Amino acid sequence: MTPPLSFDQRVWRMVEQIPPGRLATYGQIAELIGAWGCARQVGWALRRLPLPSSTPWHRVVQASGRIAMTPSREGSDWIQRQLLLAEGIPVQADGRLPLAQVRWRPDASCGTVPGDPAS
DNA sequence: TAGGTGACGGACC
DNA sequence: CGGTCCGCCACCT
Repeated sequence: MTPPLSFDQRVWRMVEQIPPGRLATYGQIAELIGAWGCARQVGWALRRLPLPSSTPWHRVVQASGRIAMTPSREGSDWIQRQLLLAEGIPVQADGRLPLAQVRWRPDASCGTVPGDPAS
């Protein structure tokens, strides 16, 4: 039997599914692992992620389309900004992201679709 | 043990 | 579009 995954592990596993150049929100991740309304807990799970990490934690942003900027992150927010820029995701001076254009859709993983706005 | 805090989000103004 | 408030719930005094 497979041992039950902890909340943190479920979050990290889901985040690893986000393809390069795409973004997901904290609330979206929470919903995908069956923890509707627990967006804050997703934030804590990513906070506990040891850095550097192969998990693309930088692809998780706020539903408002911004990078969560707070002194308590001690710079990881600025690292996130740089990693996103390196992936080709434009980050405006005010921190705004084109979330609507690069939003990750878990169900869109069945190959390329003609007319896909992300292609 | 109780109360404040926060890598959120949505409602309201 | 931005500022505030409140519900949410694990963490940390």
